Amino acid sequence: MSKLSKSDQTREKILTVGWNLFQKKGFEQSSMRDIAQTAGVATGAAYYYFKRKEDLVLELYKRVQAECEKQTEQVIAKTKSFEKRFYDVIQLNLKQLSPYRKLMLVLAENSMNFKNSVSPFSVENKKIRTSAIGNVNKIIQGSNIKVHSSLLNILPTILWLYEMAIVLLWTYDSSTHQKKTQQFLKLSLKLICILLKISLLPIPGKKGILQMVQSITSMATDIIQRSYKKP
Amino acid sequence: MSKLSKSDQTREKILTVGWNLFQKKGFEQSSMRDIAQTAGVATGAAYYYFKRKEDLVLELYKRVQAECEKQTEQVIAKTKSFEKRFYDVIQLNLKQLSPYRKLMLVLAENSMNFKNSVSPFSVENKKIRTSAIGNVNKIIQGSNIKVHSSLLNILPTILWLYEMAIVLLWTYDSSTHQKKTQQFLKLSLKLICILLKISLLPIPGKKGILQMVQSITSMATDIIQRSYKKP
DNA sequence: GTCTATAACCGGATAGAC
DNA sequence: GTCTATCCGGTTATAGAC
Repeated sequence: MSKLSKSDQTREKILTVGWNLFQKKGFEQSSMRDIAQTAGVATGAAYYYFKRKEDLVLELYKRVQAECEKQTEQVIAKTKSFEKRFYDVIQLNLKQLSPYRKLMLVLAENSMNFKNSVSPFSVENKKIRTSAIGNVNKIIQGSNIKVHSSLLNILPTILWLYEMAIVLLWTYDSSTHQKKTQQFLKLSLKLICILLKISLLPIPGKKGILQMVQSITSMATDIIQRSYKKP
Repeated sequence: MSKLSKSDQTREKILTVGWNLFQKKGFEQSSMRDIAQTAGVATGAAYYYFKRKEDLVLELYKRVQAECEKQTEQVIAKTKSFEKRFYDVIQLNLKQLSPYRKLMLVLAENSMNFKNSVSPFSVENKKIRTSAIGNVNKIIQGSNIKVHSSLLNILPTILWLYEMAIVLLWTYDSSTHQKKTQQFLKLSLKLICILLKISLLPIPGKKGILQMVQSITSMATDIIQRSYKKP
């Protein structure tokens, strides 16, 4: 059962060959002609399945993210501690991506180019993004987290942005097993949780800080939402 | 006096024509053939002066930054307040860049691609970077700033990274006169100054936070230093 | 309609003649 | 220093095969 159709077989062949070449020679250095030829099809065929070279990478990212979200359920079931949940989910994400860390550089390098479909913040990735933010929301729901009311709405977005920052940092991190990112993750996540707790206490200047957090979050979502295709 | 040589005239011609076209039609949409033809030279001639299309943008960025640093002296002379000094220097930077904000998008979009010469973090920009960090150091020297000793060495780098973040945010900011960035700048700079003051006080968890700041700064400089050319 | 193959287009970049 | 001719690779158009 679940034999792949000939079409799907070709598609998969192109994908795996592409990923392989990208990993081996780098993204820019692998031409579509190369990929098609190695996969035993014509250039046109490769373009029939994937409109742009970048879509080969995008497909990989999509699959990994889908797999990640499936496994989130189990992480949530284990504990009510928000810090533990979020930490485990981020680790899950990194683990799933780890075989392709070098390839993820393509996403990272183009991350700030929202017009480029391969950026995690592009329109093409909107679905993944919405889903990922929903995922963070699931982590929050039913956890022990308590925050200032003004943060409630934007919290999933903020935390997702933080998660993305960690993933991008990890992508560039050349220390063995990315231990520097691991260290930073532990320290920074703890700090975030402390700050969220503090957000409930009366503190001088609290208003200004909350205002700042809101303004930067709104700018970030603005910019991302505005992300448009190449003209 | 100071008549430009014929060679320099051609160079300048290509530059201005390029900048014009970029502003009018966008960077990707303006081909080198276009630029060369409009400037009245052959494609090869344009490439004789600028190895890559991106170098046309880079040259603009270099010139603006050089002009900025010249004017820093005057800002420093006006006050000893670190907050005021740094604020004014950032404003100076934004003002100088403002005629080319759209063009600066090319830098911003490629900022995370350190292999791309147009990224503010590329090897090609190392000189500008070192100089800019030195500039921040000048602002610190003789100001009223006081910070925890463990931050002293890395402070110029941290603050320069913050400055870059503001410039990049500003580049994307489509609110009128980039007032959203302006608002965020005021709030965040004030917060930074407060945090620097606090860094001198005994506070629970201070060690962890300082450690975190150091670890992320060292990662950032690592990654940037490692920035290499396209293979 | 689903897929494949070939040729062509476009633009960044280079080589080498003058 | 300037030009022409050329390469190279992403992408598209097109013509057909199944």
